[in-house]
Amino acid sequence: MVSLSPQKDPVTVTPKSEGKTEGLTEDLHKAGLKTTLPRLKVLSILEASDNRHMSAEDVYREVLKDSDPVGLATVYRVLAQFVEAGLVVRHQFEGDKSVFELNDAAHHDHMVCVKCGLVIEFVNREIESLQQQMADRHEFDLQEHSLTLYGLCSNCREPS
Amino acid sequence: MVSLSPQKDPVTVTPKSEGKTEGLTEDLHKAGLKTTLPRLKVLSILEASDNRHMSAEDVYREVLKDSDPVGLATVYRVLAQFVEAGLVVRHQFEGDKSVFELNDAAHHDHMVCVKCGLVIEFVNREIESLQQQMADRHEFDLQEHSLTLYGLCSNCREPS
DNA sequence: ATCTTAATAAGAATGATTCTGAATAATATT
DNA sequence: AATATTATTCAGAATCATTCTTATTAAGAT
Repeated sequence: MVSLSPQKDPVTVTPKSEGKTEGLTEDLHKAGLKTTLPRLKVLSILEASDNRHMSAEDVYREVLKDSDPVGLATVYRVLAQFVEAGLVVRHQFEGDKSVFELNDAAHHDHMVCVKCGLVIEFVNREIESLQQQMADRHEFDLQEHSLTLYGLCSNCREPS
Repeated sequence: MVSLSPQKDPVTVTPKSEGKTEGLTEDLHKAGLKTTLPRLKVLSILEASDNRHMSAEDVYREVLKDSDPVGLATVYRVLAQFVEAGLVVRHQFEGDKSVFELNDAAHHDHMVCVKCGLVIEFVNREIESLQQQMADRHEFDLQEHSLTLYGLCSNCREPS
């Protein structure tokens, strides 16, 4: 029988998120999820990323830097739980793997640079209203939508 | 040594496409693709599909009804060639597998019923123009876009 | 501190799609 | 019409992202 005494402080998560754990725990509780180390780690990684759109692989790579990493399958499961709980939004850009971002912000759409992968977020109230109009016209009960523009960002477009 | 004499008329493709093969061959040539049986079969299935949005699996199921079916891998490859040649457009709706449709029609966006899978096509010049505006505002060289509305079609929404 | 139940780990399994190498068919050439 | 040249297909293995399975472990309640 292998008996492990859990010597680690259950509040210490990753080196980069010192002090913020309280808020994270609260976020999890609000979402109806128990506080567990894997969840805290994934959530803090998402909060710490200014990239904002991370694939499961991306999150996994980050979590691997941890002294006690979390498995890829767990990352997938935790991300799915977060999406289910409304903490996180999942996007699937053209043929790419799924990416995840925190649901802090208001709804927005995306512009994706096909060269460098840069993601720009934007909101346009007018487009949203036109979408609703189109739905109404077809007696369609609109629940959500996905609008993504593909092209070249200002850095990647030819400086002609 | 198994020797097969190709007794079939290279113009006969599927039972359901009699007479249209001439046009199909022409379409292929215009697209810069040689005329082959697998290509004719896949193309005629797409044409016969009433403008539906078919997955590779769907096309494969159809082609299996043929006396001399084409392999799934070939269906995938042929579809990819068609997309490459601009004959066909590929869509990837929320978490679903890719679907393909002929590129006959003008550009349009989609409404997808999350219950029955019905796909409604629509065009809205105003939305497109607003998209271009958003791109311009971010100095983004807009190449293409994808707009999909998710919800319940008129048949599936609660008849309150 | 212990109990009950939910959550995790690890790897196997899955499903969609692509790749590989040998075989075959399509056009060009004779 | 027969043959050469080259593109295309076949069949199955391989791959990629993602999900599932089951034994093990940890969380929150008593």
